[in-house]
Amino acid sequence: MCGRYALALRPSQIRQQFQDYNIPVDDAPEDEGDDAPRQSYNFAPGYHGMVYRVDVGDRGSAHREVATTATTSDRKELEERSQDQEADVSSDGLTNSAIQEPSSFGEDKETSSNSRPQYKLQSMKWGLIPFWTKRNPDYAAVLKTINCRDDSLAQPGGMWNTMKKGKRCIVVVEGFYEWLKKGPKEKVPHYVKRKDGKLMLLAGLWDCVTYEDNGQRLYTYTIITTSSNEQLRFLHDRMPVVLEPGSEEMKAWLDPKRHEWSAELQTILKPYRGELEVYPVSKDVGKVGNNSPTFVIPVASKENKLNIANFFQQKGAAGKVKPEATVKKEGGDEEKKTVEELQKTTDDGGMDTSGKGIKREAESPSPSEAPPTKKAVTGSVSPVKARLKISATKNPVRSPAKGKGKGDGSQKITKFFGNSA
DNA sequence: CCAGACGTTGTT
DNA sequence: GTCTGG
DNA sequence: CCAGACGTTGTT
DNA sequence: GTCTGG
Repeated sequence: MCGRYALALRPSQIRQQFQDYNIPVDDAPEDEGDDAPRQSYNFAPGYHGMVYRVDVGDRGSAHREVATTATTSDRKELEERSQDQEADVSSDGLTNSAIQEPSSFGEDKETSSNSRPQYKLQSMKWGLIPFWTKRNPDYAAVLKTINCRDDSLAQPGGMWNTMKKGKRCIVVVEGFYEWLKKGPKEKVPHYVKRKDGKLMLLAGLWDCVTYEDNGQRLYTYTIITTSSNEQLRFLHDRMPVVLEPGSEEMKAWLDPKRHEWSAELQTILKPYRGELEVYPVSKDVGKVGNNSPTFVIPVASKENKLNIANFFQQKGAAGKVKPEATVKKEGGDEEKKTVEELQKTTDDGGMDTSGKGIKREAESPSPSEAPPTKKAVTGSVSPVKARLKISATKNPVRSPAKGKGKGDGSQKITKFFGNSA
């Protein structure tokens, strides 16, 4: 599946890639700033990553987003959906109205920028938290939503029900890691990326939650998994759903008009058919917090420390490293220390590629909120088991008559992406 | 009616 | 939020 | 996802 | 083993 990946590019670089693929980007985070995603060769759950999705814009003015072919029922549903917490955060008041600069991206040979949806890159936190969640959930609970199985979307109801209809997205990665189990103890990390070198665009879902005690919006996402393709079967039985940049499938996946789950959408969630590159990498990627461009470099076999040492020597940062220190020995302790030294040296020396990958998340939503961690308790009381749970609103509302029926809304839309199906 | 789950992977 | 179980 | 911690009493 | 942190 997908529990760790690489995303070292800056937002502006990602945006450029999208434009190279002829994929429109109407908005994106700044390279520096609070809403910038983390850049890391060792990107882990809980980090803020890069998500691409339709930008619904503010509520109430949904009309302007409706394509000319839209029916009145489409219009109605658009407005219904717009109450789902989806006000634009990126708008500091200026946004709305006329800011649609159609200039920046690819060929806007058409003046169609008024009739197509707006798309944006956005920083969100990995590990989906549904909008109805009341309090900051348990860490373990969040871990269980870093992925979403394709077959669980095929079933009606469930946790994903609202998101699969209206909050589909693309998760942008350069490649992902998978640990091959060679024994009960030994795991060898492998890196998986596209052979053609393009960004890997993963099918995902997103949501936005506001906890009771804190008015902040928190955007989160999950990555959809499916069966592995033939190429990855030796590694693992699951893999993320990889979409072709600019393809009709990608367009359909993001299409806001498709506001019901359908066989077509389900069909998109299939094992990747294209060519991948798969190879073992440094075991150091296993330790979260380590971050090095060497993590995406192939490693000869089990002895990967040597490659790392070579890399650092290239950078001129590891002059003091003795060659023999990198040789694998029985004393695991000693060699670990050596690697730490290596990496520490690099951090100080400033490796341009890692850049702000060292940046830490500023997670505290508000200074007033107590940390969710366990508190020290006096006396002989056993450790607190204050399990923070996701609790739903228990709300005495009668179930509204479901606005059911109606067509699939599979209207034809004006073209945006370069077609490459 | 209310209370509680709602999720994934991997290992057994 | 929606659905299930009691 | 993996790696790493997992504890107490008493004194300052 | 279970839980936390990244």
